[in-house]
Amino acid sequence: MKKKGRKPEFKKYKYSAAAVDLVVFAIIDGELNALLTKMKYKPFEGKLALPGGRIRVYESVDDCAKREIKEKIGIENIYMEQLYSFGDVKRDPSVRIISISYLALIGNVNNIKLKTTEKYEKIYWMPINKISKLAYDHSEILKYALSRLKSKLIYTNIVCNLLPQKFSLSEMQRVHEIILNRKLDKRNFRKKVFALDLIKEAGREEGVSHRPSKLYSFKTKKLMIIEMF
Amino acid sequence: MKKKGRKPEFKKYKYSAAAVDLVVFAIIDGELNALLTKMKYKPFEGKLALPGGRIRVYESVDDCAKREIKEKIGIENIYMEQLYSFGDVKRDPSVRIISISYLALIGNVNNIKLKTTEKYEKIYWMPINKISKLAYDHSEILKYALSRLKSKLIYTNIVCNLLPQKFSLSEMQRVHEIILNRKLDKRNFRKKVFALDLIKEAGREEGVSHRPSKLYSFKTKKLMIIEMF
DNA sequence: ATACTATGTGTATAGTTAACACTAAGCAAT
DNA sequence: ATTGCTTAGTGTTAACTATACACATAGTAT
Repeated sequence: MKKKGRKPEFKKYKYSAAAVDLVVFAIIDGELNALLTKMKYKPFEGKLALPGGRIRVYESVDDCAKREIKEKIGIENIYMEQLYSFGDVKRDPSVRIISISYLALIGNVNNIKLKTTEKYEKIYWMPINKISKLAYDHSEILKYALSRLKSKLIYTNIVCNLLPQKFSLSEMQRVHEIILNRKLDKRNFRKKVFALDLIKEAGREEGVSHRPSKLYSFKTKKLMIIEMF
Repeated sequence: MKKKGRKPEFKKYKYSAAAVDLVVFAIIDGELNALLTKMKYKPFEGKLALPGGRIRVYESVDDCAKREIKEKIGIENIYMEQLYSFGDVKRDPSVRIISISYLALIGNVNNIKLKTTEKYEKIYWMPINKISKLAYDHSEILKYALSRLKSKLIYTNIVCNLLPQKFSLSEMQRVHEIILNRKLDKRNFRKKVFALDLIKEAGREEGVSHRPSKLYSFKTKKLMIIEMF
């Protein structure tokens, strides 16, 4: 997805090339944020876009997504899943390129240094409510990622990837509320969470000026799909 | 996906190319069938594989899937949705190629002439229970397609694409049972179908030697997603 | 001791899902 | 016209799930 404002490449290759685009979410200051880069070159110079890059011939598509994350924010072993492949001919006006999109989630955003100074574009966290039109079809990809996250929240334990190792139930409920964008009933939320039997007690909060909450951690961070049918 | 047993192309291109592979389902003689081709060339000579082909530079990924279907079985305007992209480096031992898989459904299989005699490989319908290991990673793709079909059966009106224009509720239930691979309760099935309010009456069966059933048709064949949350 | 603040807990109601068996309608054979 | 055959069509109950709702509790700070 790094372009130098070159002439169209439609004639240059008989077949189309592929790239990975990443929707990286994290909760920051009570808001859902996505990772964006500012484009350096035409035709989207100065516009915001999702981070991403070409898939190399010696790496799997999944590995490409992992490499991109590592290059952009220097971390590994985060939750990641493939979303959808966007393949309109003119989705990138200057090169025929198919985008395979990925969703990635980051729990503890503090440890992360955004690599804004190297060979890549500047890179930012931005609250999703403040994101306006992105370059390419990236607004559509972002929308798709958000709807996938919302639905997985309900039938999987995916939320564990947006929480620290130890967390209170209020914290967990807040993350659900931020993503689903509506209030949940505290008692019903707790009942449901306990019924799923995915978390275990892990001590209690300290140093707060009110009743300290019990802390919990997930029994496993492996993706668990809650049976519905 | 048409290969001539050539030497590996891993060095030839810096980036990877993409193809579409199709899982085409139809109900034939009370069984769920998938469309398969017999490979002509090495390294999978004689093996069965999903139909598919390279994405051309001037067509969208969706259009490629439509073109492939049209070339293979000569029909258009069928239900089709993208599934997942398979991107292991060595999934095709001789060329680096990323496969974007599609699910397609065919309702009336009688109108169809399989184009077995042209430039393409021989092409067959095969009951999915009789399909053993396919070439490449196509068994995995088939499995993925089947699980997608099963789950969409429950929360969408996707079954309309596997039924004729007019059908009885018994017929509809049979299709569900074939795909889900278990018996359903007749009364509960009917209650649920009527509650969804997706079908309307369309006459009655004739020329059968038992009580004739009412026929129904779908109010719309547009994909309807039944709200769950 | 009191005020403050976020934590933690139970019950009743409505809605949904699952289990279950007999009658009805048409055709064919006698 | 009666009988037999075959598939269509129909309701009720019980178990479970989801929702709505309000107050006591435990710790800190003053």
